[in-house]
Amino acid sequence: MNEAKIRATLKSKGLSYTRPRKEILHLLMTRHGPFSVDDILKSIPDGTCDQATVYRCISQFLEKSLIKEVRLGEDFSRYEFNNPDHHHHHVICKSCQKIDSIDNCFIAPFLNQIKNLGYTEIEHALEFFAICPKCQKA
Amino acid sequence: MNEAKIRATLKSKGLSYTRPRKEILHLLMTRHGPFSVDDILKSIPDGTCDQATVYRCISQFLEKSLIKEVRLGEDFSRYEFNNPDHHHHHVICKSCQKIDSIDNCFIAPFLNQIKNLGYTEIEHALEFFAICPKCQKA
DNA sequence: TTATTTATGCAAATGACTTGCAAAAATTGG
DNA sequence: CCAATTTTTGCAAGTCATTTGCATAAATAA
Ligand SMILES: [Mn+2]
Ligand SMILES: [Mn+2]
Ligand SMILES: [Zn+2]
Ligand SMILES: [Zn+2]
Repeated sequence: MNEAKIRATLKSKGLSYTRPRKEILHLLMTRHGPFSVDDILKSIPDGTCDQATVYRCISQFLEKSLIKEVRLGEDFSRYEFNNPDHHHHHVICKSCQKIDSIDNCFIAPFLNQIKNLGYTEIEHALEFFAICPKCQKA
Repeated sequence: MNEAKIRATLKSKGLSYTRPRKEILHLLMTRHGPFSVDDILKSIPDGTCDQATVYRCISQFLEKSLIKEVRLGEDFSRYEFNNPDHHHHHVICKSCQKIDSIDNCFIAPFLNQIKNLGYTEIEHALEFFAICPKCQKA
């Protein structure tokens, strides 16, 4: 992921190119999330970014739909890059907290039902909680 | 919902019958949720129950699986009575926050996929966010 | 470059939720 | 029922993720 790509992504959303935005978006565009604010802070060199700035960048990225919020039953939020071509869900291990992706979404039957109730602009949040193979042996 | 039923429910989980537990469980067993801690506090006469007590009762009810936690993208949790014969999900209106129930669950195809990955004890959280018919007109 | 707008860092505030502790209520064993 | 013991409650203070005010720094416009 080069600087030009990140710069272009920010520009396409009308956001100026600043060091914190570059660092945060770089993490989210190059590594597999979802990441907590703490993950993000620790990933930035020299700790040279304030947590207030991270929260403010996240809000802006969410408003612009650059990222999605993911809640996994923890007492904090996680965030991941929003790739419209890669709608997916997550399983988190109830024992070791390892997160896996579920790439197929079989939500259509629900959508039909909800559309029939007259709802529009339907979005969904779906997460799974289970015991992973490694934790079953231990 | 009579006192005897509530008393029996608490007893079946090894919980003693106290005024706060009675009041909170009564609300959860008789009215359609999910309820926030604030909803619960306001529903109790005379405001005669401390929020710390409500949180402690909720923790115990969750441990005993008497209730389920529901997260609807708000900055607080909601809770509803756990009726194993009535597994269901919710739609919350993104505009007026009205909550509707979705009584059919079509989650099986996901479960197959997750089982194939070696996971066991699989649980799921699924919520929908949409615009309700009333808000579409307004 | 200089002026103007926008973003950042720091510290303090917010708000949901938790915890310590003494008093009140519930349970236990006569 | 009572007196002793255990559990629960109310209140106040604490915790922790997230937000906000404000002065400075960085980015953009002229
Ligand atoms: Mn993901
Ligand atoms: Mn419900
Ligand atoms: Zn989906
Ligand atoms: Zn379901």
